[in-house]
Amino acid sequence: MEFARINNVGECVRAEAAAVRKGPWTVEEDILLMSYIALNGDGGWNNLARAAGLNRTGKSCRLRWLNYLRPGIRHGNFTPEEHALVVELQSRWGNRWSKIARHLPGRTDNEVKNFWRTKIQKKRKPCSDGVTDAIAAELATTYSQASTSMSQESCSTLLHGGLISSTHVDVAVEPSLLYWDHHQSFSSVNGAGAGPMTALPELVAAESSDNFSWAFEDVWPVPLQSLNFSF
DNA sequence: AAGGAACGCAACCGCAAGACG
DNA sequence: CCGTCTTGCGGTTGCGTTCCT
Repeated sequence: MEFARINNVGECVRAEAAAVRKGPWTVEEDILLMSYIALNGDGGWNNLARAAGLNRTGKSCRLRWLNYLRPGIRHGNFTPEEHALVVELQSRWGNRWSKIARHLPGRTDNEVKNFWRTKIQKKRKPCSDGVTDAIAAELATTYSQASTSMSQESCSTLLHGGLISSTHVDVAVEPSLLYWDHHQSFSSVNGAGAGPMTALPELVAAESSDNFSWAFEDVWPVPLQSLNFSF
């Protein structure tokens, strides 16, 4: 992709309409946004939208970048480990999606939120004492099929601690939580496959610093120079 | 095969908090 | 302080796809 062509696309987009575009992003818009950010970095989204030649709001550009185009974003099915972690952290923190997403490298708050609503929430229903709800059963099945470093017994403990209660929501959770090892997860982002889960004392430390984050280099899967772009 | 229902997900909206002049 | 702008978050919507009858 020649940068000159990108500029032409930008001109086309600019000329297209005075009104700010809404709705699904086109490939050309994605390329414009990615190219601009690769050269200039992100932030200052309103200016960025104008400077990149995108007829979009800064807000829209930010969302598109963070939820879809950003390097290291993982799409596709959630692993059993991620499934368990979402269930666990949601039961602990409630709908703090961005906070939960920070503990699932490569996943966005939007994706976690959608996953919860479509795969988990709708399957949960108020249950009487001692009755396993549908999601607990499903998760147990999922774990029985997965090769993880955790035991089935641990999984069962997690399920019962996090999902089964007389009130069905906001229950106390099993203290020996499962948690991603940050560094192993990062390596999986870079192509080494899903990292194992670990039973963590470290969760306490991780939880106490919600703002743990990773460097750009950690999640950018390929060096920029190796991309088939010529700027 | 057709069409209605259910599902999944990208994107939008509104609000709150923080930054800045 | 106060007003404005930007950013980030959670809730919601719209629409394409898949499933079911």
